[in-house]
Amino acid sequence: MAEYAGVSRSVASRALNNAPHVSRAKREAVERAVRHLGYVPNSTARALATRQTGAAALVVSGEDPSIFADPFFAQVIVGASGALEEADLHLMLCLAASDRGRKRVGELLRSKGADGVMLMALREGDPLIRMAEEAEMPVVFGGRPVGPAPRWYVDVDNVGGAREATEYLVSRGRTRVAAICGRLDTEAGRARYRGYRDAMLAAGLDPFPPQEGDFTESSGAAAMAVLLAAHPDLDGVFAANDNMGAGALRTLREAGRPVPADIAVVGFDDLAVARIADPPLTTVHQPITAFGREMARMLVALVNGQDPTPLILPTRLVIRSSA
Amino acid sequence: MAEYAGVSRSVASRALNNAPHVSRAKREAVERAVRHLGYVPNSTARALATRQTGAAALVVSGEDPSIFADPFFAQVIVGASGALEEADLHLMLCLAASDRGRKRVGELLRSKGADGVMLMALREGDPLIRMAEEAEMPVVFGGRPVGPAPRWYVDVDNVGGAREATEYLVSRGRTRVAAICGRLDTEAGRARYRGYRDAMLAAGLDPFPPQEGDFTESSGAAAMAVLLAAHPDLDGVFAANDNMGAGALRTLREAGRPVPADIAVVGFDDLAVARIADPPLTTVHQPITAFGREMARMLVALVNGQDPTPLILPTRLVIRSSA
DNA sequence: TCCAAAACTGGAAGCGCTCCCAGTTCCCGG
DNA sequence: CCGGGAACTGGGAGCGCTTCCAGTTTTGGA
Repeated sequence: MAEYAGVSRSVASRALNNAPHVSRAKREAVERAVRHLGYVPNSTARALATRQTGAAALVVSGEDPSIFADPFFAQVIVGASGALEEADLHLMLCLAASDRGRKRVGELLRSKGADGVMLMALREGDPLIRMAEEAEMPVVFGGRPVGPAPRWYVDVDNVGGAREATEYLVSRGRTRVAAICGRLDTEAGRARYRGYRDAMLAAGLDPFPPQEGDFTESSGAAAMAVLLAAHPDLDGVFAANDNMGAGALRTLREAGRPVPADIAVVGFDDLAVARIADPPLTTVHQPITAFGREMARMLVALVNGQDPTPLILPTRLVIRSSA
Repeated sequence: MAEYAGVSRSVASRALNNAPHVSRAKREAVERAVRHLGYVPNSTARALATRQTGAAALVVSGEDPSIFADPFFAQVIVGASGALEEADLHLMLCLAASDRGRKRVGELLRSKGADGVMLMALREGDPLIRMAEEAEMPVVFGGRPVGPAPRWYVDVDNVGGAREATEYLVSRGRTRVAAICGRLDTEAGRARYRGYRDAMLAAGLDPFPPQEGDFTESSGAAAMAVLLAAHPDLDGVFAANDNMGAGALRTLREAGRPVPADIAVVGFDDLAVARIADPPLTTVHQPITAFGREMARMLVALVNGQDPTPLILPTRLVIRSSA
């Protein structure tokens, strides 16, 4: 390429990266050569020389890859992908479900296979947490893990959202409100239960003990069945996400308990399923795409040597007909 | 590292890649050094030397990134990710929505930024099709594009599935069956309409002209409204995917037309929405995770210098209560 | 016309790894 | 005890790009 343009490789390199110290003439010669030869610099070689891979990884943890089927992640990815595109970084996606998968993430971190990493869906004691700490690479957490908050993260106001949902239920006259909560080994699961609990206490009502699900529709249905059997006089349910809310709705329908007349239900997430559910689910909206976008932006800032501050995104109650 | 172990870099390299020509003693020395130093080879340097990046890209085309929010892709990714993990390849995800995005994919292809590429959701005349042809890199198509079939692809038996769905409707005594079809600038959209048409013709019934949607729930609802206005006597609808089927269901519910008593509906995909819909949607199941897996496996074969044959995955009718 | 400063140029040294190949060591049968 | 082949070893040349730096050319003011 350089020889075709009649310049040295140095000049060619500078011209390609439009760096200074290249005369207009040579710059054009290089440009012409590039066009003529269809030359595209080899990204690996460039990565080796610059010590930058030009890629950021998004890792989704979980003991089962199917966790990723939750449409939540798709939206996060849309946001993250957009922000990375702006910074001209590629997105590597790691579904760290198996031990093998986690090991590969560890190697990615240590072999400098990416310029930075976004970590999501960590459970308590997840080995990725330590790996992240040891990594010599920017790491931003999507959602705080259980335990001490990491240096950089983006999260959603889970406590506030859950509180608002519960307050709404209470404000509509519901007094026997149970909580179908998410996995309690995740911070989101715990925080949403806390929000529920706070609101109940503040209203002078007795919070129910956590009825744990795992964020899936079927677990929500099962949890609802348990609650119904134990407390036939329930008049409200706060589900820690929409999938479980939809499951609860299904159980209630099968049990012949009209919603919201008999029992009101509110979910969390505001995914498509909330709109499609029957009746449409009142739910706590969280800005999922923005979540992904901010996570990526924070990572980009870190990669560029800045020191961004953690971010907590607001939620907002969306009222439909289930409550 | 090599010097710590007291061997040459050649020997260290061979030991790390457990290649032959390394004595047991040195192999152990290297192993010890690795453990002691926590050494992990730099993946970029390795990539440069071996001319293999260790990554495969999955690109999802579309004019709008929100197409990716379709849970279909999440399942594809789960499958592909698993298969790539087996081959020890990383997954790069490219949402080629904007021109910028497409340009980046082009550069990825030409700069050897990946060992191979999987292409999905191509529309007629999509610039990525030509880019793929020109790429000096293995490319497998997920779903054939409109036009001549590419050399390597994985697809689903769209025609057969649509035919089966329509035949089922007909077999239940429905005679005025319309089709809400997907975008006709995609091969899946066309093929599913063809399958519907074939079945109608074979049954001696008049196929309806295509009522085009864009695979979204709202487009399905809109299409259903149009159909209902034009043909109040409809007694069956084949929707080219579940999202549109769910939309149709919504319109029918709002119009007070009982399903399936009055009008039967069948969808295509068998996503979660089909199960959650009210009534649950009879639909054509396609093995989406397998789709992703096979696509990735085909790519891996290609990367390894083999010459796999295109694959068409079977579909299967899942009968629920909407038809 | 002359000179210093500014602008440009290209040789060469990496980046961290793989792999060819010539040289060395080891092991055996003869 | 020797020769030959198998097994091992490490020097060195890349992989394709960036970047430092010493050297060369331009520029413009005196």
